[in-house]
Amino acid sequence: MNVRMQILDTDYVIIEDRPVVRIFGKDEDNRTVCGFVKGYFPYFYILAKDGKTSDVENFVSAKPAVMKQERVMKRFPRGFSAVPIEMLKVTLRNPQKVSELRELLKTHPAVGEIFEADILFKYRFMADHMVSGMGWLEADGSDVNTHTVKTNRTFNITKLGPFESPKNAQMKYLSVDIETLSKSGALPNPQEDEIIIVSVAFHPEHHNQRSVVLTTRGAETGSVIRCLDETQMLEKLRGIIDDYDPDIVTGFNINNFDMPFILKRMEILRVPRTIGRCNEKTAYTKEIMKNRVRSTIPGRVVADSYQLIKKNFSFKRYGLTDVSRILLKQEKHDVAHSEISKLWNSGDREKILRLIEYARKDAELALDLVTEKKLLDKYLELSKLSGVLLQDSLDGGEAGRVENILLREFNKRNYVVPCKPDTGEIRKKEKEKEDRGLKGGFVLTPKVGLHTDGLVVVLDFRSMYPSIFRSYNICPTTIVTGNTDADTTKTPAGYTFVTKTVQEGIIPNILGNLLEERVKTKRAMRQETDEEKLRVLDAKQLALKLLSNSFYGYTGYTKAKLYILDIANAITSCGRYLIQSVNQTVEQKFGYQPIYGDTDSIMIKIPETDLDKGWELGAKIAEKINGELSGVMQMEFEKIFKSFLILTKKRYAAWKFVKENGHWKDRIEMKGIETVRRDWCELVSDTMNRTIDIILKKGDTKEALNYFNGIMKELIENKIPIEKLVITKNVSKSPTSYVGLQPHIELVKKLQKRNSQDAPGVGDRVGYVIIKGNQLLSKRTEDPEYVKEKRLEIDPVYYVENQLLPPIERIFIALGFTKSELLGKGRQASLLEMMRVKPAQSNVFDGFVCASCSNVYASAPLTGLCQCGGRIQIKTPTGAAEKISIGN
DNA sequence: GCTACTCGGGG
DNA sequence: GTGTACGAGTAGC
Repeated sequence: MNVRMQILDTDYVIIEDRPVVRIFGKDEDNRTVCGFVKGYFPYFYILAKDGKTSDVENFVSAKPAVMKQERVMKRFPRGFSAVPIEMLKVTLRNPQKVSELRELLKTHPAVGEIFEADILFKYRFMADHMVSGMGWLEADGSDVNTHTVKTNRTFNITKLGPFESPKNAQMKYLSVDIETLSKSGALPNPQEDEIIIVSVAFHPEHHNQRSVVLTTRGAETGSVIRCLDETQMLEKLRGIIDDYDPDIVTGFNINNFDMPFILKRMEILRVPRTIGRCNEKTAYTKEIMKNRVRSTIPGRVVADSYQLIKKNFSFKRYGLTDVSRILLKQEKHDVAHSEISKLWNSGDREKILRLIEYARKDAELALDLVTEKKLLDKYLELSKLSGVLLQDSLDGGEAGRVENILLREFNKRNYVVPCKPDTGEIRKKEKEKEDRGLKGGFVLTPKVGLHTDGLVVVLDFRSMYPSIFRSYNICPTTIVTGNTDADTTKTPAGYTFVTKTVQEGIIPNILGNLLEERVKTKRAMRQETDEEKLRVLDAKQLALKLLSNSFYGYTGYTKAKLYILDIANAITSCGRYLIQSVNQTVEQKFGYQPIYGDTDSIMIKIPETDLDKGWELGAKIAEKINGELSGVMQMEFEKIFKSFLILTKKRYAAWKFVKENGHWKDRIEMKGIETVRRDWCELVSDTMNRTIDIILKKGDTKEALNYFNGIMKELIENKIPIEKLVITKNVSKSPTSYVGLQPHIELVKKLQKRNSQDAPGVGDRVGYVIIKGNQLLSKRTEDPEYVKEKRLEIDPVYYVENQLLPPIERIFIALGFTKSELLGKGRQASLLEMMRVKPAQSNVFDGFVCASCSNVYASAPLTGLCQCGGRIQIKTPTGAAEKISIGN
């Protein structure tokens, strides 16, 4: 019998003291399949110290877990060597015994080094059979009946190998969301708090339904299932999961909340936790480091939409409310969590229904995020390319993917791969890294300010670090540390590698393939019109780029199996050399000035204002440079800046122009200038964006200054909508346990006095504004709604000094303005006058000073107190400190 | 300017 | 499950 399937998950079980590998996946007809493979065993390699192989052999042969040992010729992975050396290959009966034997061997005096003794059994298996996570396999085998797994088909595999197919089996997604009540008032705890509602959403639909809600209260309807109690509800949940049989289980923050909560409740209520495709192995969650949980459901993939969004989008906040609004243009139902218990205990059908629909919507949103935003596409491609399972693509980092590729490619060439360093070794490597250092890219000192006289041509090295690997044949297997007769090349910084003709490096070879594949993929994209296929191709080229860029970082990562500082340093030093020689070429051959550049890019100012002519000139410069570059190094010319505002290294804004099929497209490009920050109110972002826009597009700094002064004026005249002034902060602990005065906490206390019911609690976000008054700043926080209602006045001084000024100042300073020019001294009503420091006198503001210890502050601490506990006063140039009273 | 510590999401 | 494992942002020197 012949089977083709796409691999979703793999694991192994021990049957009759022997491992059986299980491969879960879907076949070409979209049926779920599980294939079993017997007769495959774990193994690893030992390099004995000089001539002591037989000592190791004697030690190993006495171990009952050992099935077989043999002397083999393998190539050592670090440093160039022309020939393989003798190693001991040890095969064990049981994967679980490997780590034990490995640790034993580590302390044995005859053992030099151990290789490949920390590779997960499933990955050892997959590598040896050349199959990948989300890749297709083709297998011979025969059907078998078993009650151990739940898949449509089960069979014993006798032979298997990779199968090339661009298709993807259709995935079934299920998302879960639970509602709970908290007895303590803090976050619910599964030990004591029960689940009241479980909502589940499906994609595609399940029995013509998009979602169902399980509840222990309220009326049963078509898509609301009324349960007797929590136990029955969880049993039903298990039934629904089994019945729908999803490939992907998702939910919003499911890894850190819903999944562990559900599984704990199942355990307490003795509901079987076999919600995977195996009848024996249960789902479990494991805490990996503080606040990081990983969920495992055998045969399925858990994809947390919160984690995916956090990794792939840059937002100010990542709550389901904000994320759904931005990404889906959908609104979450509005139920404050303090309201949940009220609705639940109201005994009112309508109110309970509101809660039920709220829960339903949450599950649907979590699902829509994954399916509509296609969050899994990139990870699917990363799995296919690197070989790791989809689950590990989602949870794991770059190192795991790189290592999986390295294992396969090293083994292919008869090399062995080292084990991961243990904590002691990692510490040693960290120390080495600290002592010897890893220097990064070269950053050209910028010509600070606004550039509008002429165009700025921007050139980038194409895949700089991967290209350096290839151009200099840089690899752990080609680096030469001592003497050698072989042909070598020296990098500009003096690192030596054998030439490609002696032996091609493995990493350069991998990168060559990845980059070539990316070129092919991009080419295919240009011809593709089908949107679905285009999306897959785009995900693939993105994955290829991500992967090829991971190798440099990997070699400098102290926890890597192949951490080699010399290689990381060889790469960056080449990069610095190359970019600087390009700078020279530009200056010497063209007489133009590079005004800025970072690592792999340079920005050249040309005396030309016409875009088309600038484009021609840019192309000419690029051509000249590329003519002088060797190896596979190449620079790309893709964009022109019509204006360029650079504040410091790594902080700039530019009016970018790119030519897209004959037409110019423009955009503001910003690097390192944050316009959004969680502790800034919206007014700051708006003002910054507008200011930068005026500067770049009009080239008129005076107008920008006028604009800023206008905003200040509006602020003083109380004309700014209060929504734009709200600052939000988190209540991280009980308000009573804060030692100092915190503005947002003071507001919480106020709100508690007014209405203890609706006051924010621990974990809530509090939005506040600062109002005028004689009290300390932190006492002048107020609820925006209350301010509107009572028509209170906001404090303009605070907003200028603490919100607007710090970021805006940086921009104007770079343009050559002084702080007093900024504040409109000598023009209209100066801000300083508005402050009216008591007693009214012409007092120049010069910061703040502590009355006790004389510590000086640029802005007053919000607590109103110095670190030493002393009172803060206004500092004047005469040295006389006025008693603080900002904003009367 | 740097490094050390915190906190995110969820009810 | 042969698995030790985040990352931005902010406070604190």
